[in-house]
Amino acid sequence: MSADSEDGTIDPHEVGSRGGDDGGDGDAHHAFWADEVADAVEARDPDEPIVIKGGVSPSGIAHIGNFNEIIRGYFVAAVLRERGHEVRQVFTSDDKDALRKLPRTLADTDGDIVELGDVNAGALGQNLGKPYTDIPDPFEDGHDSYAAHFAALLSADAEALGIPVEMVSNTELYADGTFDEVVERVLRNADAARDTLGEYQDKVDEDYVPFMPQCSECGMLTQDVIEVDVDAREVHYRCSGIEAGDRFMEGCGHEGVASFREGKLPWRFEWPAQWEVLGVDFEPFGKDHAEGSWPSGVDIAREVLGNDPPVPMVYEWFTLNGESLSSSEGHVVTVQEVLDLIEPEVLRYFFARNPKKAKDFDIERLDQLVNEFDRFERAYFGEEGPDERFAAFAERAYPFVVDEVREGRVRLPYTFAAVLGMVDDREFRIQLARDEGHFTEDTPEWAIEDALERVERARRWAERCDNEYNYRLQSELPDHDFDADVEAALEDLADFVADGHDGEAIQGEIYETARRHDVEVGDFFAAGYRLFFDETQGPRLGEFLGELEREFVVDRLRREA
RNA sequence: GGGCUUGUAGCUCAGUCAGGGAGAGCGACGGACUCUUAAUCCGUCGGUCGGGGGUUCAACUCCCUCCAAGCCCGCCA
Repeated sequence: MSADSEDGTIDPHEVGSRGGDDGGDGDAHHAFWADEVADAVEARDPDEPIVIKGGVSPSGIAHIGNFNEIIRGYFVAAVLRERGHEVRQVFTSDDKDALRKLPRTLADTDGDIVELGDVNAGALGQNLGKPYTDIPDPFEDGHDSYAAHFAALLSADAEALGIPVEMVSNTELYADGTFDEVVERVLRNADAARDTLGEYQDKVDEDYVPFMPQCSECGMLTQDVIEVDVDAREVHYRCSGIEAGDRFMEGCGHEGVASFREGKLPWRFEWPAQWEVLGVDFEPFGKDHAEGSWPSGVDIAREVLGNDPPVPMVYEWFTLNGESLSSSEGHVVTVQEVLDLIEPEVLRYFFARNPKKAKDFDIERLDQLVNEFDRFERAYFGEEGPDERFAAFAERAYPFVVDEVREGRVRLPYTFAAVLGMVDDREFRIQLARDEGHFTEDTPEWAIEDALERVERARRWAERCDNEYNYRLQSELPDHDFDADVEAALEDLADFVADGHDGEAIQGEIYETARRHDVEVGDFFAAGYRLFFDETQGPRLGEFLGELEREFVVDRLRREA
């Protein structure tokens, strides 16, 4: 069926579901959901440049979930550009919204998550009810406001992922007069505004005014409007306070007059107003907006503003380590943190998959995600098996996932990279990768450099998860307590290593030596892991020792250093 | 209570739009490599496609219903 229903309303659940409109090009079989969306956008015959928008309120943490808003739009923008369109991707920071409750966690300038108690929470608490752009940056790191701090983080994230996006401050759109005309139209059509929104919100009655002035004395937003003079573009108000969740924040009682630039539209009107002033053609949004905000926005755009809403797309939320993301509970991870663990293209791949399916982003099993990306890359280069659908998806989506399609890249398997991370020695890493056949004589230097970056990330992953790859070669001799026969066997093994043998030979000799001395093989390995890692288990020992400096290995086996 | 979305192997996911073979990777198990020790290779096991009903020659796929989770249905965004 078509995504357009009889009254012309587009079902946001349909767009991007591969069941959508085929755009009349006769090829409804798209391998990549962004092509489906692009079809729907082209079907509107939009003016150039095509505008794609996303946006969030800058509360709490700029986390990986917020990034849906940017990266889903990015894929559609990239597809449209490839089809020859000029595209602007904008992101609105809805920063004229009022701070309504204190977040429990924040992200500092480096993207690291900190507790509210680690910043000046008291100073922040005094700003409840004020727009984010009027609240000082709690980190005092040079940003103009709390909102600017937040926006800078998202902007840095977009840059880190190579996504060109124009950050737009909602407050700016009011301040520079961009919204003036549309605010005037909303207030002139206040009856229609009330009727339309009243179908969605019970609170809207005949006294409802679709504008929230900001108090010139205390800076709080208020909904207590006394009178509106549309011609003069003035709103008379009383600063009587504002509801915030289950609480009510008292205003200062001041009575004054606000211009259309000194206040804001309620969100339900503001969203359609943004569509109009920015000329938005496509906007993805989370499932939370699908049932309330979107249908009311469609009606407001048509009935109040007299405009068509953009092409919508609902994306399913993903979970983090199996549970919903939650800023208030601190169950979040930032893009910066994730990029410490995986390459940007792997994260982009995560978002390139079906937006309609609930996914899990599992930090503990990032190796699986990376493996899947590696398969995706091989599939693009025709090096994978006969899975035609996966191959078709890879062929279409891969160029949008990587910065540059480049042959000859080397991807070390993620867990192998974690093994290499056990030793902090570049030459060791390269040599071991060579021995395993990942690098050859023909591997160019740039490919080796790129591949080694994954080692650093896998190392941080092993440390963060403290998993079975979190071993570290011990520079000092660990405490140990071996039986006499184990010690004798270690002496033998030391002699063997001293004679000069490669890793494979050492691996075999470990077994032989254990047997000669009537030592359980398992016990002997355990002794080796104790000496080198201060653990009972570890990586494949012989090959590993074969790459270390021979003298060091011999001394350590003899427990001399 | 009503609406929307999601539910496929132990885990992560393809496949559902357009009905016909239940799949991949990882894990587990087994084996190979002069070698039980996480990086190589081969193989095996593993699913009543959330449950039930219906339509059909044929249903993971379409329809109905029930279950579970998330979101929306107050305000706000």
